[in-house]
Amino acid sequence: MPAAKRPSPANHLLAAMRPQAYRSMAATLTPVELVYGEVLYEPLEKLRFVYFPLNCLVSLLTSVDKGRTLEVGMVGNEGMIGIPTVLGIGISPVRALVQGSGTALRMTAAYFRAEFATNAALRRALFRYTHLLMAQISQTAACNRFHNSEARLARWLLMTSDRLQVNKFRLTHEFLAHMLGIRRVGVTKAASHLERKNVIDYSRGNINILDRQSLEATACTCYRTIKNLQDGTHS
Amino acid sequence: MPAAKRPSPANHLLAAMRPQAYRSMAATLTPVELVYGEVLYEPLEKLRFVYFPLNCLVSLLTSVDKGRTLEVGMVGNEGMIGIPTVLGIGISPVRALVQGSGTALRMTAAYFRAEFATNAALRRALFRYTHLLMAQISQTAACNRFHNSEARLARWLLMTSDRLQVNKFRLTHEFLAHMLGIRRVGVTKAASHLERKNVIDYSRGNINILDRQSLEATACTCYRTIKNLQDGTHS
DNA sequence: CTGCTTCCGTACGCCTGCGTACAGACCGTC
DNA sequence: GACGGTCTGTACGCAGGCGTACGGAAGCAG
Repeated sequence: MPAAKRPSPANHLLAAMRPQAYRSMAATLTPVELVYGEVLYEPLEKLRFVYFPLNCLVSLLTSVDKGRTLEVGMVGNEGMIGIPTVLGIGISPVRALVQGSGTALRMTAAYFRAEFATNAALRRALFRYTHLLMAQISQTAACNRFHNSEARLARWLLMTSDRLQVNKFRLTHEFLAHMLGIRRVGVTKAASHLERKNVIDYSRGNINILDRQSLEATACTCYRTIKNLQDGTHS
Repeated sequence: MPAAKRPSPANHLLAAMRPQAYRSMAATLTPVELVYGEVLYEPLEKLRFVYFPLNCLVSLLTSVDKGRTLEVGMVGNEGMIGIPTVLGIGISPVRALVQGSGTALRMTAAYFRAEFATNAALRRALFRYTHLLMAQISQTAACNRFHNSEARLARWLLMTSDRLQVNKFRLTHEFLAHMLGIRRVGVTKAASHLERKNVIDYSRGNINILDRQSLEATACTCYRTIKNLQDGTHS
């Protein structure tokens, strides 16, 4: 029984659907392995698939003046990649980059549109998620304006850890720099500081969160703010 | 004949509808005068009305750590205030602040939901606008991270001027500081510099754009990027 | 074991923006 | 036409981040 056929998969949006409704769309869902560094969408490119992450993690990036990039949103198994499709739009304004390897369920945009048109539960779940994503993007925007590198790095590591549900993962300083919109050297400085405090352990792309509490203390309140949004502390 | 009853009003979303479809909803639209400084929504507050600006301008603001605020989106007569309602959500994650006085057509959230459910043209227009707003928020986020005060001030003035369709408007340095997420003094410095170059004229809350071309040259490319989004250079 | 590539640590001068403080300039009001 | 409030200009030291450059350490391939 392939992953796509199981009812109530690890993806929250799909899990919220009734088993029979899910089974009808499961036939059009294909499990795919996404790997660190893979690009799912380029900005302004036609959007061929939508993706429901199961245990992988995808970043939404905006760039200016070619070269400088900034993560505006993070999508794990609580969401879907391809929100423009929900709104009847065929292109993505942002780059979608796989940040944590893992599995996702993939569907063609055409199938998705058909399913979306007839499946009310799916619509409700996705509209709600679209709202959450907008809120997340807005909050991240303010965070990136006001908080310093170390606080933002801490927030980012916590958000990643939450979504991958592990304390160890792979990513380089260079990669993190593109997420946070700072220099590679800036990441090194912030990470070294956290390492000296024994909050994290870092070596050649392998990061390990040692002391989650201290990390939360270092992070700005944006971490909690965003988490509360997702957890539905407010509707 | 009240403003709300005229077909094809100045608001682009409403103008895109067929006259007969618009007339049916016009009865539930009330013209209201919005004034500089007025707050339409507070974050997490229940959303009672939606607004279609005709010639006024509204900012969407995110705040962190109480006190520091940042504009994440700007809504003029090309859009609507109350996008969460489109997505079936009852609250706004951001503050909506009137930045340019003028008239808007107002509708209760309840009427809007009913109208939205039955009016396909309205849905299409608003989904499309929701997408544009997300793209705008994302681009603004990157701009606020990477570009300096003067470039951002220039961009902001241009965007405001475009939406109000005038070259003169009222706003203080203090107000601008909250939009751009910088200190009041930072605005004074940037504005003084533009004034010395005879690009703008500024005194006690009255701003006047003298040389639009120079202002565009000073602004970052984000101005054009966002403008192209709205103008539908890409769908 | 050697050499190459990737990744990380450190250093230097520079610039932008921050926090704070204070003074002048303009405006409405009494 | 004096007064109080609002708005704007300037100043100062400070911190964080930038651009750049270089050296070292770890891992991989032959």
